[in-house]
Amino acid sequence: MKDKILEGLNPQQKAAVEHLGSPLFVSAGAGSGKTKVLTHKIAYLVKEKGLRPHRILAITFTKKAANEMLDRIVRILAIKPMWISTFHSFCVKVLREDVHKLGKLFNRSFVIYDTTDSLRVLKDILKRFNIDTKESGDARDVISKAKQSYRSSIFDYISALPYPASSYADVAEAYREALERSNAMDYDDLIYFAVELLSTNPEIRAKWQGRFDHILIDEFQDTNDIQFSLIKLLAGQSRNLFAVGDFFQCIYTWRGSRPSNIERFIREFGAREMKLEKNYRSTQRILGVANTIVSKVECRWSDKAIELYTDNEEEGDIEYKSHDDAVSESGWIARKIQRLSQHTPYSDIAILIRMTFLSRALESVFMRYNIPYSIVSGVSFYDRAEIKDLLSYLRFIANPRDAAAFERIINIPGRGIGKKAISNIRESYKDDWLQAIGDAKLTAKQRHAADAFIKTVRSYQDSVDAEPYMTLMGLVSDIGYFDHLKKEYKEDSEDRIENVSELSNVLQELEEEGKPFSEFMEDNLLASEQDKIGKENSVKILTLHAAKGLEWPVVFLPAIEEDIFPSARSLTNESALEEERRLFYVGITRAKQRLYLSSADSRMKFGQTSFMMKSRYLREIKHHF
DNA sequence: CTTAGGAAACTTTTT
DNA sequence: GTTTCCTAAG
Repeated sequence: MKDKILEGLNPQQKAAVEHLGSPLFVSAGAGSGKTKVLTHKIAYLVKEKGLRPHRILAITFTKKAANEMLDRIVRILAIKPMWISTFHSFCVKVLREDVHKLGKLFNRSFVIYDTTDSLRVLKDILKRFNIDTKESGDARDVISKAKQSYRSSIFDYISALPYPASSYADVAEAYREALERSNAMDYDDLIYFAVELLSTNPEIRAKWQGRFDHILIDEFQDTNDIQFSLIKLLAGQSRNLFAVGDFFQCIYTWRGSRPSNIERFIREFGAREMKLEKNYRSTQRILGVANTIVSKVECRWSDKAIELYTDNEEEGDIEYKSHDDAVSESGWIARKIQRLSQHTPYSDIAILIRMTFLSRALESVFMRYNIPYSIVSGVSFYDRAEIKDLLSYLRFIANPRDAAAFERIINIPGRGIGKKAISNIRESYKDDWLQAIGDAKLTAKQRHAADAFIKTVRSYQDSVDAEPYMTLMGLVSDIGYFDHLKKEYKEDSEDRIENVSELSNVLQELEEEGKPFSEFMEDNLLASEQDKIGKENSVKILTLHAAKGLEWPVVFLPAIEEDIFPSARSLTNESALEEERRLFYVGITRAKQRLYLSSADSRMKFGQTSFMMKSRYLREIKHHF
């Protein structure tokens, strides 16, 4: 068995798998078999060292990575370890078990707010403070950054920031109260409260520390401060820590990632370092381009630079083509795909874009050429208005404290309950929105509509969790939702009704499996863009960020133009520009055999033609073509 | 007080 | 191309 686990690993990978007794950081270049090392390490610990699988904790960046790791381990071991999850979903597990020990209003059935939900709450608060709601995004960023740095008082932390950030301290406090009253947590809260729970409560900390013999962390370069704290709290005195990462694939500093956590990990845990430099993914020519880009990275980790090499003899294909405009660029891509499709499945092809709006030009051309495609980023199924409306209804029925859901649905379909009426309702709120609607001062007409709303919601309260499908069907007819769609959306109402029926199929399946509605909501909220990549035979269009950790035989990188890649916003800031370069590196290294780059001299932006300049990156790599 | 319709403003990247 | 903002009419 030992041979089977270590078989097929190169000496560097083997050393990383076999290393025991001290924390270890493995610096793993793109395509160097990082996931392989992680999975084989877990298999090795179980088979060779006799660790019990449920005592191993592995933390990944996306759910997709977690699932992939789980699949591979099941293939090697035929055992399913329990604790392979993302930072967020791990924290949800901690909180579902122990949140009541936090001494707050939260209970175990708390709901998770996505970005839209939390912005909705935040906008209300800004209005109350007489601040322009345009600032909701800024306020959210300040609050989010504050939570990520983990201070015991968010209010004090924000107050001490330089103006204008400091002006959001009261807003942050009101936001915190509002979410707690709604029994709701946003993405940052999940980690923040888990860390608070573990750091303030020694018994709970001891309990969780005692559960794991070994902790492994993937994509360490993209962890942030609070995630580092979480690892520290979970590790305790344990020396059995293992992390992998790559400075040059750090692409989330704008979201609080701290690549310096790698150095901190080595210093604070006394970790040893190893490198994986052999690439098993790409051809020599593709790696040549990647290495050129990396060699130009100017940063203080340049001593960590990894020069990737391969003994892959395949020629592969790389090409760059300049176009007059975005339409001819898309046409060129479409024709290339048509030719490739004679011997390559569509699902082996990906188009990686810097900004989501770039997908539109591609979409219209692909439709004309009959090329099956799917867009991974952008408006996903669960972001569609009609789906969010109905899920908010179900959420509200299940939890009448849910403020974001309440605000979304109270006037959908139109009940004549507008801004003024909602603010009246808010005034009579104690701990349940249904009671607030009942108590609020309303006009006779509004009262009539509001009472009907209350009656409908109450009639499903006992059935929503166990019978979400039946509830949805009843609800849609009770509130006349299809009529609402026909009235609001006219010509594309048919598509939207179709979406609702798709949702009902999903819920029907759920109901047949006997899975509760609350669990379904959680799975969808914590799913990443990557998780939505279907297995169907289609060309995938996705952002470079969403492509992290993935690979395809054929990769297109269109719109390699100044102001797009690197993006206009990064130009004023040296470290942002460095991140763009790393992102370009990530893009190139997704390709296994064929890499096609292109740019256009003009492109539609904001519905108007803009002239574009070729990206600086093209100059740097042009000797490769 | 609400709603409809047109004008203005806006798009990095997302767990 | 799309969301949100603003104003005037119901």
